Amino acid sequence: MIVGPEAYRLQFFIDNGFQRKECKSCRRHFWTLDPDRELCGDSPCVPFSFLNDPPTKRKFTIKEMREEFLSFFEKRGHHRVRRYPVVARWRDDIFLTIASIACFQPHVTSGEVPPPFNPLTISQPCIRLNDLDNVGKTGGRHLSIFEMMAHHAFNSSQRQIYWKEETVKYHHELLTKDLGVPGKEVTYIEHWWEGGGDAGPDLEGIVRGMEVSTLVFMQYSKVGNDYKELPLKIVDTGYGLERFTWLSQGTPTAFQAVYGSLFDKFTDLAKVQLPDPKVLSAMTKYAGIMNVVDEGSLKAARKHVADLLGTDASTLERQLEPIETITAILDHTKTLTFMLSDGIVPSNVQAGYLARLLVRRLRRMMDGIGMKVPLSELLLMQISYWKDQFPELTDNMDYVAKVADLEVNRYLKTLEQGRSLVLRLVREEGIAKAGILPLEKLIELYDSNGLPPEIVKEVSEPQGVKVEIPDTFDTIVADRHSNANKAVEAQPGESRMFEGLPSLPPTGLTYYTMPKLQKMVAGVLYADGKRIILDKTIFYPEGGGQMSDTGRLVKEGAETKVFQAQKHKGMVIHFVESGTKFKAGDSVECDVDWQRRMSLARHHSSTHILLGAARRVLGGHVWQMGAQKSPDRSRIDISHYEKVTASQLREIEFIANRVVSENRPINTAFMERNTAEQKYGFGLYQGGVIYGSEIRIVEIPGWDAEACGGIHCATTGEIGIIKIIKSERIQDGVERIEFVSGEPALKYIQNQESMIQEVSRTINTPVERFEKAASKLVEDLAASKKEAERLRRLIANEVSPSLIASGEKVGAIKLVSSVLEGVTGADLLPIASRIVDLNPSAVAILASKADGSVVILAGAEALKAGADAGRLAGEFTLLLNGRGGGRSDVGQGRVPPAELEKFAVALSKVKASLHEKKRTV
RNA sequence: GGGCCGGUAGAUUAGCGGCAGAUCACCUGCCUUGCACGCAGGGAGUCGUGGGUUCAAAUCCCACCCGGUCCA
Repeated sequence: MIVGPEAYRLQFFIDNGFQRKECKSCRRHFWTLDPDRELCGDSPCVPFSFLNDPPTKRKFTIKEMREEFLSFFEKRGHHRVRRYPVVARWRDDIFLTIASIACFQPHVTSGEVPPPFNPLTISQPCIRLNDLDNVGKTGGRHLSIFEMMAHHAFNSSQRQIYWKEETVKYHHELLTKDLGVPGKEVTYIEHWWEGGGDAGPDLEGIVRGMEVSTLVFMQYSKVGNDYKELPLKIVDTGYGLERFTWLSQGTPTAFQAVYGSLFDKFTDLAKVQLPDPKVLSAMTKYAGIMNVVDEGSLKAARKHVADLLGTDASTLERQLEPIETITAILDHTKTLTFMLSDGIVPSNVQAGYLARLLVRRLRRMMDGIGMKVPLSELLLMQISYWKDQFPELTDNMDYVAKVADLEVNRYLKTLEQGRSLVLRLVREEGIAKAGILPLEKLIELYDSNGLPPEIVKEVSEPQGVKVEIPDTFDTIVADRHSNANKAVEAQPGESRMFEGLPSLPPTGLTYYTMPKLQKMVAGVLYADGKRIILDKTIFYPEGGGQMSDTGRLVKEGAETKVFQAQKHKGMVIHFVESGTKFKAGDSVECDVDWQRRMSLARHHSSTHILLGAARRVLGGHVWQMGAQKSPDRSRIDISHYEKVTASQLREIEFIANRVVSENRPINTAFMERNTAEQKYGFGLYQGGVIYGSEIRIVEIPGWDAEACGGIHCATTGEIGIIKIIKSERIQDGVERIEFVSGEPALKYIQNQESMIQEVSRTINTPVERFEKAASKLVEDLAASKKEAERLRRLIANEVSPSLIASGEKVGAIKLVSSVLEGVTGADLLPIASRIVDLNPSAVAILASKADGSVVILAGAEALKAGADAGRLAGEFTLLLNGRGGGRSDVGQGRVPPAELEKFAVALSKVKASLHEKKRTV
């Protein structure tokens, strides 16, 4: 903290008779109208005291409360802004919108972009998933989704809106005049706020034990331990809609107030017995006192309440658990509904992973209280409950329901597989004998198979294998990963490319103003032999997934190749062949490789068209997750919950090409950011985060509009053709579509055609009969294999008896040997096998004259007599300049076929060693 | 973005350098006459794909494809 008490000494407090006091319990300073007040009024210093006794003039529903708030500030000069998505796609540092101010970070709060309205008021749904365990256990103090009502004012040196005085005045007026809370009941605690790199003093508004609002005065940015003044001083307020509503209703938990009729529907559906409201209120009240919410303090609170009610802790717990679970389900399903509606696709990465965790958590809780309905049903109930306040929820209703059940099924499948894995594991000899599952396995099951240790325990203990779950399990898993991460080294930055460049005025971007200009004369501002900066350029620098232009710079006969252009601090840097003699002041002609440029433009425009097509075919949850455009092939990554089928792909390709043939215009224009957002919505930000107050909009009317800095065709017809060549799932929930446009597309099709013709020639079949011919080929091959196998057995049966007859006795062993003609290695094994089957005391040594392969088998009796086929194979093949080996019953090897002349010689030597062995064994 | 695990008969899977096996399901027969019955026999396989190492690869190495999972 870098401010003193004066930061909070507002004229408003002094004029209205507030006193500054220090809380007897927590030592924090606060302002109050009540001269007798000794405590700050916040929990845990005082318990909730609004339950069954709301301090407001009347009860408000959540809808009424929101409207009350927004219109209050509207009447006081604030512009009402519609809510932002809960998925923070405009930011690269967080996945979810966690506060109303997050909507305006970083571009507005940094001063780069003016706010859409100033001042403004908003009620922003926010999602925070870091305290999931506490939801339901604290009566509603913790919610994973809540609405942050706010009024924001952005003060700059040019424009002062309002600051601390007005903020607190509004707050107090809202609470006392509008909602009717007695002034003495409201306290303001002095506090210091830091978050997201920003900081400032704040006042916390407290009523009857509950913090209902936080009034932050953002004015510093924190770099390390230093605070710097921000260019903007921002009023960042947060009023908890749910808490205000709860306060006005005084229900035993916040959930009755927030969910109204839905609360009853859920409890009915789960057949949850509601505890006595008095018990519930008592528990909520003391849950409010808990300073830190963890298992220990929860237990203590339960004990305390149990004593108060004259019962014991475990009875109380049994009473409370169902309601705690069902309220958590109520909360989580709303969160999931909003996340999915805003287009999150469950996945193993990023925001999608958060959705997946929620689904699994929900499923576990539903199992816990025996709720048998599909998850989708609960989500649809949420949608119908909220749709009059958030009509947009119905837009993606089908997607929400479908993907929720799909995700549940995936989870069940994972669990099922995990169960059988554990069962197999506990039957393993070592583990079964030890009677305990090694920690290593437990970690592996979780890390690789997603099996929570509790489930492993549940499955394996009935099998007589104990499982000990260390308290530090999570830490152990985390440590494993942190070790693995250390190996990754930071890549050296590419800033060397721009080393030593002067600071020059921004380059004129003629490629935007005159996109069809192929040649142009420009002035050299800087040149150093490998880099050239011009006053204006038609070379498009790499950006937005589009590769840079290439071409030439020409001066009076001298010329140099431009192999890359990059944008850096507003300047376009042309990277040229080294050793060029261009110098500042020169006039040069830019000559862009036009074929390449057009191909890039075609591919880029195709990307937009394909995205529009994918959204139409697959649904509104489809977002661009990445893209790359090169002159001869491009790709776009889109979010989708399952593998895109071949027929969907064809459909996408088909309607994309219809847009091409309709020859629609492709309009590009710079627009003021807020105007663009209002007109097109957040679908603009397909390509990711874009900075600046002015953004360039590329619009294909009636089809697609995106914020995009790339070079495009003038009309869709210029693309010619779009051909999808491949799709692959690069991650769970992300599908990559590769495609080609224009000339490369034609080349691709021609290539495919010639391949087909080639195959047609090879298998001597016209293309129309490919399908049948191919399956017949495969079938025939299988049949031939079987036939060969059958014949081998037949031959083996035929030749074995005579081979055995020709064998000679060596001690207890019958040595059967032969060099066979007209058979290969694969044929030898069945013959040898047959021999030892017929005569268990036989050792068969067979060789093929055709390929020099040698097979040696020892029968069961021969083995007992000490024969070792593998060793024999080694010795025997070595004698014939080959190699081989094997186990005692089977030996194989290969020798040069010519060496088989000496088969008999080698055999006699081996025979000797058979004798020796027999003696030594 | 980083890590880990897996892909073998229709299903579940064993084997982890040396003759591809088991269980369920399937087919045939017998026994029983029917509700996960018993017995005998049988069909079933591109060991994910492509390279490499090796006398020899389902098995080892490399690349790719497909699926699962954990972390940020």
